[in-house]
Amino acid sequence: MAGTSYTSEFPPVYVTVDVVLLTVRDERLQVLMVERGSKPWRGSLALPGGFLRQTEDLADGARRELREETGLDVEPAHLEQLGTFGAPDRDPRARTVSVAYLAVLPALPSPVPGTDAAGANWEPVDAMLAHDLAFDHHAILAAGVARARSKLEYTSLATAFVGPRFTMAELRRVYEVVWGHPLDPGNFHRKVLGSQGFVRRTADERAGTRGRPAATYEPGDAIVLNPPILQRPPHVP
Amino acid sequence: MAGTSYTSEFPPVYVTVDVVLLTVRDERLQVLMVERGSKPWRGSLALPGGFLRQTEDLADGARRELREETGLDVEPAHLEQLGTFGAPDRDPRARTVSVAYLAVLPALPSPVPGTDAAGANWEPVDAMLAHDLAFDHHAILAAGVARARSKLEYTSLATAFVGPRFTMAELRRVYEVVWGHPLDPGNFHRKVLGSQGFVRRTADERAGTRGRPAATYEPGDAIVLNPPILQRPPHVP
DNA sequence: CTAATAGTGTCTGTCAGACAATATACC
DNA sequence: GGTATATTGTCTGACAGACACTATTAG
Repeated sequence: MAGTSYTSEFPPVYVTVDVVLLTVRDERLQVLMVERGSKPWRGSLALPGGFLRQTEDLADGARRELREETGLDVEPAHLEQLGTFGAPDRDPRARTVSVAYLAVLPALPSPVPGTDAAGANWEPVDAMLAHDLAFDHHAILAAGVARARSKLEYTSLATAFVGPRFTMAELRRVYEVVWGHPLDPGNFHRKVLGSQGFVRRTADERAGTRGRPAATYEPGDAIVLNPPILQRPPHVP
Repeated sequence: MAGTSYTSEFPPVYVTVDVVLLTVRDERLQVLMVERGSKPWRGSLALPGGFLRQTEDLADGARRELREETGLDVEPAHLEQLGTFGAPDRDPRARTVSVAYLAVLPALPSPVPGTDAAGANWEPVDAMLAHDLAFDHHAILAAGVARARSKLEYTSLATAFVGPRFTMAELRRVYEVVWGHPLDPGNFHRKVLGSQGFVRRTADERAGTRGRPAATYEPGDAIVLNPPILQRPPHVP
């Protein structure tokens, strides 16, 4: 950005925004996918996304695309930039650079997105990663899942997967599903409470289907966890 | 990216690439800055960068700008994407989106970059962060420094700051300078050797100016450190 | 009561930092 | 020898996982 002038020697590039929207549904990590209706990769599954508008911020573009393409009008509980993908041949039609965002939502009880507009649907992440996706969306999705896995360790991202009130078991299930292995309920409980500002206890309890009723919690003020909830190799003595 | 067509309703956006090139010189973390010669922010310091070419990959653009603007023709020891900055008003001339990269080099003995072309110079990071910079380069630099600080913990990034052969003290000084506080030499030594594949011992030794000669090491195969070299609050018993 | 889930307590191994001790160079 | 730096060793506290134990509900 130092001393270069704007001339036609720099042909413009199309900037798009794509969103990896993750949630935990049915004990599985799922991602919102849309089916492409037009030419390249017609019929393939793709991440929701589209062209950046001239005067909108990148994150606003991500939120707008999510709204437009999925009929989903909830603000994601978490939205962060994931990375920018700009291989010269990633779109056969023109040079495009895609700014990818990672978004997280709790599993919504009623409105399954995509019932209205385009064919947007929740799909299991594992299946999508074993699948051919449009453009370089396989790499973008893989980056999103990797980011979510590692951010569970050292940030309070997990609370974005659950509702405003949650039990320890619900929070633990987020970790188990995203990491793909079970956690010790007792140790998890102790670690979460020991992590400064991660969760705050509420007054109510919630009777599950069976067993002792669980205390409920709400997200605390912490964004970075201290100490972190580390994903460790199991202890082999 | 699902089902939208390319029309003029999507005005093009200029895509630039900016680079935060860090090194450790004179016991300080320094960053390569160029002085702007043209209109907006003329005379201000800016990160090296420029327009993305039509057919080049993003990382290639970062390497090219580094070469062109600094007369530096060494391949950076480390280059990774930092993030994309695209606030609608970040450049008063036109809508630009900048893909920022973080690059790391060892302190080069002889060729001070910028002696030839533009006025490129190493500047202490602390001074730059207390300084007004062109565009949103203050935020980009801050992101780069934060990324470097945290990546020292869990990746082998530190080896990119030192030469192909280094002593434990040299490696330790990288951590001390980037983190801004001293480390215990003995504990550091033990932790680095205990981190699988971080460094590999070489046959030679190196006699410093004073004291017992130090063993030299070269970078190992590990990219992610296991266990990590954690930056911890000091122990208060 | 039994089963199931929530939550607490305890044991033990690992590993961090603090710091002492030893090794080996230059002066 | 004296000093400076490198390297190794030791002690102790924090904390993780493993797992036993208690608490409280539904059926």
